[in-house]
Amino acid sequence: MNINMNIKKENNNKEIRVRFAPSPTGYLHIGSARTAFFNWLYATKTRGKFILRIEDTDIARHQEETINLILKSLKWLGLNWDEGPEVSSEYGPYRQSLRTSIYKRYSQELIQAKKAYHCFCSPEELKKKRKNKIVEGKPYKYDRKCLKLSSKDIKDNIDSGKPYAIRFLVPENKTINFKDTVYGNITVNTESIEDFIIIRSNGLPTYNYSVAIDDALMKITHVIRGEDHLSNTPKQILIYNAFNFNIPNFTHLPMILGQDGQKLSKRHGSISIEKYIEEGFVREAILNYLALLGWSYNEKTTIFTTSGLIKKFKLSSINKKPAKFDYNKLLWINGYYIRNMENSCLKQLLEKQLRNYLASKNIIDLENRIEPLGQKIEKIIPLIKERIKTLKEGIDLISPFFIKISYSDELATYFKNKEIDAADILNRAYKTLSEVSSKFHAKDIEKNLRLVSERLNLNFRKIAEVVRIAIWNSTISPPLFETIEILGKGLTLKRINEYMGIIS
RNA sequence: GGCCUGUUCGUCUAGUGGUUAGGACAGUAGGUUUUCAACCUACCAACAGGAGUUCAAUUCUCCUACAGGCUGCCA
Repeated sequence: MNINMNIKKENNNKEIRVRFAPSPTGYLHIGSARTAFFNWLYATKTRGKFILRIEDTDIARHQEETINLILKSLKWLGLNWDEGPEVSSEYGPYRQSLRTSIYKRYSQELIQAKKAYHCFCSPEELKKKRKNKIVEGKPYKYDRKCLKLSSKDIKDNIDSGKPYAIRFLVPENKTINFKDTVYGNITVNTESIEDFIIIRSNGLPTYNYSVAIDDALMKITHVIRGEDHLSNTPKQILIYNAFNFNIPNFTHLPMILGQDGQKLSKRHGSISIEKYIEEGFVREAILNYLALLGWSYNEKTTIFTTSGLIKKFKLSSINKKPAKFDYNKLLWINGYYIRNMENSCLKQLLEKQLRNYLASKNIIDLENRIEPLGQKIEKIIPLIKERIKTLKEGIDLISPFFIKISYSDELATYFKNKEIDAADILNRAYKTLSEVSSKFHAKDIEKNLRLVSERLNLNFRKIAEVVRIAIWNSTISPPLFETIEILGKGLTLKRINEYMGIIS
């Protein structure tokens, strides 16, 4: 016999309400960000409501500070919520720790209806029983010891102050059916579900219970969450049914795994959104990449603006296979966005990144004292826009414009065993560059430097190499002539002079 | 152990009962080039295995293998 399997059809007249429900045990990571994003996309697309709920019922693992971290990351991603912390509404509060009386009230109702019961078994006792079964190779299920207690026993126990949890009484041998948007029809027999605890002995609810109560009370119409919750769904449906709540639509998203196919964790490198912000990834690139993990539009398109995603996104085109996180592809997408970004926009981002960088390194004494940072960055952008994949890479590439250089040992001796007379080249470069008019245009700089190459009958490559190291303290730089122009005559000559001093 | 789920190039994916199985990232080679990129061209590379249904299966069914999830007074 089927338990009341009223899977709701999408109802067009009814407002769609989705939620993202993180537990504050850490920063917002890639996987949760994708879940949040898909919820947000669906809500935005359907002009529904995106609700944020904090599931902080585990006092042991809960970390208050991480709530703010999560909110901050969500805001940075632009995933603003219609209801939740900081945005109150009739369905609040949106922190489960503030809803304990609600959970308690509903659990009392269940007890009264004999759909739940007190359990006085101690965690230690249960642990022992479980262990024994596993050793025997048998499946473990709570033996319903406390279900057999008489009402007098229960009363006595409670009166004597014995701690108790509340267990849900799982109906016997019933089939639970539900349709998941991604995984299709799922059928589970209640025999494989034990009488799970809904209220802990500390009075706080457990996940499978509170999530069902809240989703129902908050009138959530579509539950979109990670695949790790697929096997929890039957338990939640049991709760819905016990109260005759409407069952929402379920969409489980395939997991995001690390490159080694294991669950994403710290050992896979940066997994928090915050880390990616630090590394200079841009909002739209991250969202674009996240969208591609478990979802696709067609065989050709990989680049989507956020507004394009809102138009094209469909729950039904989400696929089942867990996806491995590919840092390289994210990097490529980020580079793509940087290359195609408005210069003014890139300027703002780079300036912010640069200021953070300078502050973090405690650098006050800049090479560039006259020109405002922003103005200089504006000039630099065309030189680097096509050669960086992250903002951080950008800063690395252009820092010698701002920061005094001190030649590394490696570069100080770079030409020692090479057949080039670096000193001679620099001498000539110095001379010819000092002759360039005070306007110091890249074109003139190029002309004069090429002249050196001709005079010495040397490949221009060599000339460029020597000059580059002298002015940039690196074998890599933005295009040389323009770089020299922006650096300015004074600094260029000063650095060439300095480097000559070092190698001679 | 029990229950649930998944498996197309290295990675993300498209796709169909009959296709040279498509694209993107990465990789390789070449072009361009003052470095690094970007850009252009080409190349490499996949239907987990076995049975069944069928004229025909990567596509449908079953089994196996492998992987993941749940089985907590975690979420």
